[in-house]
Amino acid sequence: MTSALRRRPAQRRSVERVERMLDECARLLDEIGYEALTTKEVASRAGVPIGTFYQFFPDKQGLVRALAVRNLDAFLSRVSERIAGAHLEHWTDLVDLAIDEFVAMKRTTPGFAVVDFGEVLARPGGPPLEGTRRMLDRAQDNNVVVAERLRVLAVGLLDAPPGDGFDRALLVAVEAADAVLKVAFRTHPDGDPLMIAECKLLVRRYLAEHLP
Amino acid sequence: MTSALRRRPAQRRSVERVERMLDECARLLDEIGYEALTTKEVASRAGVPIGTFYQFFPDKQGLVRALAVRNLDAFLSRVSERIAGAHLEHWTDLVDLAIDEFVAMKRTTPGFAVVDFGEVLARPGGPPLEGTRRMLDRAQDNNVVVAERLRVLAVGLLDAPPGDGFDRALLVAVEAADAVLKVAFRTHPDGDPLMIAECKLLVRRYLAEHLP
DNA sequence: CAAGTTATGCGAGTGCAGCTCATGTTAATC
DNA sequence: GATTAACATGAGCTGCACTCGCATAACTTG
Repeated sequence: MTSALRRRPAQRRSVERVERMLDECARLLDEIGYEALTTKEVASRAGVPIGTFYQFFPDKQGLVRALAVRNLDAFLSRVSERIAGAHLEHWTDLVDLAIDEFVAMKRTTPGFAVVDFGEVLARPGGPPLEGTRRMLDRAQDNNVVVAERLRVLAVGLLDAPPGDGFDRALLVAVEAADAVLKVAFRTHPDGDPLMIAECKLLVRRYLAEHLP
Repeated sequence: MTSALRRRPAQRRSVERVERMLDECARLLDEIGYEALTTKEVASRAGVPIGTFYQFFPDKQGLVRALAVRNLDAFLSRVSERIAGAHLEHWTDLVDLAIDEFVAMKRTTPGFAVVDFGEVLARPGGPPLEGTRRMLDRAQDNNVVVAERLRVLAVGLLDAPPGDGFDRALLVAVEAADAVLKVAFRTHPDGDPLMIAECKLLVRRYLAEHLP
């Protein structure tokens, strides 16, 4: 995975600065959205001069991409924790678990509602966005990466038939779930419960074709 | 529906100009994508001064929104024609028909691969886009409008139980299908046939819960 | 048809955001 | 302490979306 950073922060202060910039980026995304977010504002809020901003981030996208990477790592480690904690009766429990964690982060993690894993969410009525499909990995679409890492996570737990068919099915499920959850959160700030339920139903019904 | 146009072209020349601008917009979208598209370039290619461009379109978004509206109208009238021509045995035939027409337009209609009904497609590796969720109707998400108009089209043909439940199901189906088809066309220029097949399966499996 | 009135056409210019780069400053090495 | 390398900085450059005041054309009226 190509790093989203131009230069890796070596000293303590630099590491803190990069973290602060990501935090401020997340807050600003919640406040004003991606389009209105300016690199100058992120830098100034983090107490970092604009020139230094560009020492670490190649451009505005790189900033958001770095945030997306942080979000995906946080999501996967939270899902892992949940899996360790709960005991899964059926593969459908895993689907519910992942969707529930995603919903939880949408509600609580700053900036997650806007960027999650890189698909920058458009502001209703706002101007258009581009190039957010390959935030996590410049060589592959976001959800391909997400699906792959979920597959690795799940492969030991459920006796899925390995192969292209299942990989494709997982990708389809991730894409579809992502789309429906976006609607759920556009309609309702905490995510329309009916839509979240439909999302789970959609994924279960579909994956039932590929899993026992 | 709020018009995407600032001023409705009255005279013949103006109508032609607006059409030309939309055509050039579509071509440029295919060539360089939304982000790189400049209003100056659209205007100059259409042989229209930039000031006149802004007489008709409120902004860059308005231009693309107008194209999205044109696309949706074209899509729906083509679907209507197909329905009139074919005879539908089962509601699943209607699903296939709509998806097939969508795929056909993705392949042939200029600009459709990028904007379809307003969800501007990101260029892989390109910069982000925002605010394309409400292109068709400023008050509602694109796919709500698409779902609604598809519902009107379908309601006479299949004995669907009218009500919020079915409306929501249709919206979920449209969102999910849209997302999966986007993947299909990102992977493969003409749309990965396996993905298109999976899309049909996804929608059928899900809607089977709500239809006989 | 001429004068007046409204609508439309026009492009140089403005503001602003992303991003750069020459110069100043600190740390590392000898 | 001197030399060199790495890092920090913000004024300024570039390029795009969009405006605004004047020019031109099209209607209306006496």
